[in-house]
Amino acid sequence: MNSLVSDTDDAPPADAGVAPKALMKGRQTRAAIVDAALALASQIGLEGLSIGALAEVTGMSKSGVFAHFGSREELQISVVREYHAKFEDEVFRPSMKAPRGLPRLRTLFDRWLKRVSVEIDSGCIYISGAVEFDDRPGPVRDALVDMVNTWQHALERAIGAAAAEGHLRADTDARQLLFEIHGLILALHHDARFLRHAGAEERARAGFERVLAPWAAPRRGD
Amino acid sequence: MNSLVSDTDDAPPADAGVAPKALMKGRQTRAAIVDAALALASQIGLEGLSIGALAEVTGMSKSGVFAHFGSREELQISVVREYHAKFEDEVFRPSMKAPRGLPRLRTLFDRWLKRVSVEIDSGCIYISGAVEFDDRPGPVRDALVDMVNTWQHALERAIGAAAAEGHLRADTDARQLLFEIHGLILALHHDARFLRHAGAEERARAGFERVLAPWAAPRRGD
DNA sequence: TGCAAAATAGCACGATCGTTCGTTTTTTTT
DNA sequence: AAAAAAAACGAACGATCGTGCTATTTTGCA
Repeated sequence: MNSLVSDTDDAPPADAGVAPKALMKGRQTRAAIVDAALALASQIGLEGLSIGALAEVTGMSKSGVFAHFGSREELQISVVREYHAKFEDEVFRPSMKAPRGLPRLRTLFDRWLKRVSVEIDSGCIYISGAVEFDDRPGPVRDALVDMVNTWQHALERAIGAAAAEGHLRADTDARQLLFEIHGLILALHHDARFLRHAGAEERARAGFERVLAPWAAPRRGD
Repeated sequence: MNSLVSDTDDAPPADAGVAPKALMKGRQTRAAIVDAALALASQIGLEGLSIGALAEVTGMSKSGVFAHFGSREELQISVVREYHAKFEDEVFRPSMKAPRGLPRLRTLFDRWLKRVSVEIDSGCIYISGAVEFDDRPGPVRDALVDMVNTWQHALERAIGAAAAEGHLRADTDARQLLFEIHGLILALHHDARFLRHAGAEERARAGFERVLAPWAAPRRGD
């Protein structure tokens, strides 16, 4: 259970008990490789990742790259983990500074939306990975499912909090609302990245208000 | 402009002026190959299609398979066209028998939904293709965009018709409603195929009613 | 039944894939 | 500065990829 709140340990076996005095060279080149791999996977997908291409990009030898992971699968999983960490840093964690309840939910959606549409260079691994691995069992799929679930649970909690705060109806169906919000993000990803429609971002925002409306807390004073 | 109403000609150069008396053997084996390719691509994606695997499945030689298409790209495009034809037959065309307006729109959504979720063996090429080719220019992407656009335009017309019939508000924003409906289908695809959540289909149906509600025609008698 | 054409097979090519292994270089520790 | 450990390299492997050739088989028509 990777909690989206405790930091992920992105490291090889590494008994981790003894922290090496200075961080070893290996770690930082490994990080550089994962960075390049994430950029590459964002464009051509996790399945499109090739160690050869990665070696060329990083200026290393194939075997040099390979040695850091031991298998292609482990490389893919490392990329998924790296994306998860970035997602945490850029979407989840900053949103926690917004006031609990609806404002925080709005912030989460807003940052999520920007991650999917604006940052063209870094297409969402969660979305592309879900399609690539929906019929491909294995550890990579498992890692993906795990992290998507973590993210969805975080959102569900945020929705529940908005209801608890009285910003949404008390009987709000959090999973249903989450389903519809998720749909907006997916439609945005589709229209912006694939169809290259302008204005998809605005449609997603408008949709957000619309799917929120049925659950709006009954007006009491205003 | 492949109109989703005129039949698509899925054939090689074939001057087509002279129709062969009996349909040549080539066509039907070609059709068999495309069928197998569609099934294969539905599981591992259009990029995962390999001529070797296809040869094994059909019991032919690699070159025998290859000769029917001349290139892998042409094979992929043929698969996209085949899916388009099937989609027409199973989703679009039967829905045209429903009464024009909201009933027809409901039928379209219902059949679309079933195509995406129920028929597990045949995952939606439009959805997986969109993700695979969003950053991969070329003829395959062009064909995909073309056919997704065709389908979306058909849906947009159906929404417009529902408004014209007075089933929806006259000022219905068809593209916005389409965006939200599309999102429901994508969320369904994600939850049912990737996360393997039960009840996703029901969530999509509930969502459909919800996104429709804001555009419901103002009650006049009831 | 024979002939032309179409369909399929067989084989080989260059490229790239993930992976293994032994060597060499670089880094860290003593 | 020497010794030990970690990191990176280079070459090769078997497999598979798409594709091009030339036979061989199968088909459709006279």
